[in-house]
Formats: sequence, C-alpha cells, structure tokens
Amino acid sequence: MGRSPCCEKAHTNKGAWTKEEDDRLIAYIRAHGEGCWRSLPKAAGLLRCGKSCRLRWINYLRPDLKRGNFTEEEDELIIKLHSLLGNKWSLIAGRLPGRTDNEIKNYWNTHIRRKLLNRGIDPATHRPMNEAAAAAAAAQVEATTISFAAVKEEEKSTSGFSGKDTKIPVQEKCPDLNLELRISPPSHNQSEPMKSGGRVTICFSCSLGVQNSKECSCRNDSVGSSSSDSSATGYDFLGLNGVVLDYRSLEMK
DNA sequence: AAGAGGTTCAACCGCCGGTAG
DNA sequence: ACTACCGGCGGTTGAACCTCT
Repeated sequence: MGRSPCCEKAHTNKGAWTKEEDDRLIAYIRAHGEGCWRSLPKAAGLLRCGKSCRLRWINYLRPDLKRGNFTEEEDELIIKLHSLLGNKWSLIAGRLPGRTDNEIKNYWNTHIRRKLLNRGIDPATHRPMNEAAAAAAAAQVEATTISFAAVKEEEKSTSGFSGKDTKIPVQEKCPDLNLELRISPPSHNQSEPMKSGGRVTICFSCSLGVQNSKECSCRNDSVGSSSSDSSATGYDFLGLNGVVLDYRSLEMK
C-alpha cells in the first residue's frame, strides 16, 4: 500500500529518552490523557515520533507498571501462557498486571528461554528436547503434515510460533500436544478450578504439553485423541471464567 | 586495571488489522 | 469498494552494563 511514515522523521529525536522528555510526556498525558499519538508529540512539545511516545509511555512511564524482578509465580505463568499462546506477548502481558509485552518478551528471551533449555525443554514447543527433535525428523519424512517442531525447523528461528507467520497445524503431528489450544469454562468435575491467588490447577507437565508424564497430576485424557476431549475437560485457565478462548480465533484477530 | 565477550533491555522498525472518509 | 491513516504488535538492534580472564 505504501504507507507514509508515521511522522516527519527529519525533525525527531531518536534513541534514549531524557528526563525532560519523560517529564513533558508524563505531564501532557496527565493533563490530556492518552489521545492521538500522532499529534501528541507536537502538542506536548516533544521532538519525537508519536509511536516513540506511545512506546515510552506504555513500556516505561505508565504509573501502573510493576517494574522490578519477575517472581517465580510470574515465571511459571509466563511459561504456561507461552505454551498456549506462543509469542503473543501482548496477550500474555494482558494476564500479568503491571507487566508490558516488551518486558515479557525481553524476559522470555533472556531468562526463561535459558531456564527451559536447562530443564531440557524446547522453549518453542514446550516439549522435551529429544522428543521435539524426533518429531521434527518425522515431520520431514511426512511432509503433508505440519508440526510446531517442523515449523521451527523450517524457519530456523527461535520464534517458530511467531504470531504473524504462524500456520495453524492442519493435522496434529504430535498427538500429545493439544494444538487446538482451547480454553473452556470449568466443567462439573472441576468445581474448584482456581486456587487462591489465581493459580491454575493444571499440572505443570500438562501445561507444557507433556501430558503423559509421570508428573502429570491432572490426568487430562486428550492424548492421542481429539481436542474435544480436552475442551470437555475444560480448564478454567487463568481466571477466564465463562469464556471460551479458542486460539484459532485469536489468530484471526 | 583493562580489554574481550556476554547479557540485558529500552527503543526502533516494519508490518498488519481496523476504520474513517 | 477503495484508499490512507492510525494504533498496535512482534522481531530486531545496539548501547549500556556486567562478568570473566
């Protein structure tokens, strides 16, 4: 389509924000609220691109930001959310109050990825490394089906499950990995799906797609069968009570 | 002490979807 | 229906900082 740039770049500052610029931006947004980002820089007397202002506000200046180190609970929550949503950082951030998508993305790339690798888990597929490798090899033989592992291999990228380019698998290559990713309201036999503090009850191994493992404590029977089994099981995932979150719809957003 | 190499994270870039005209 | 614009997103970059030798 050939879009014009979001602002006149010739007269905009780039790089790190100064204290004065921060103060101006904060003062303007306090007075006028988050409005039109395109016109904000001029109105606020900032020599910045509107996008840059938005990013600075959202990622750094917003008063409700938590800052500081991630807790162990947040770590596990991010891992669980990533196993379901992939690199949908904004969706993940939406479930972590006070955290930004950028912050989570950085944290994932610098800490959690390594953490999972140390556990022997492929951060892209959330499956044990050797198992993921085997699945990838099998996928190369059987080119008519697509698996996450295969996608990752082809793209040779660390973000094999990236949002824009993600292809919804046409057929499950890894039967124990529920690619439908449907999050459903709790069923009767999970009358108390949430523990205090919003912690989910699905076991960690299941959340990573290792549903046959000995560690599995929730005994989800979706292994090797249709996803309707898992949707019938009905996790109340992260407090999404009464909401059926179908990843395919997220993809179509 | 200093330089090399590694890590972190704020910021930028380019693309996409939604929407107003 | 089409075009242009805007906000938002995810991937990437690079400066600052840290650790090791």
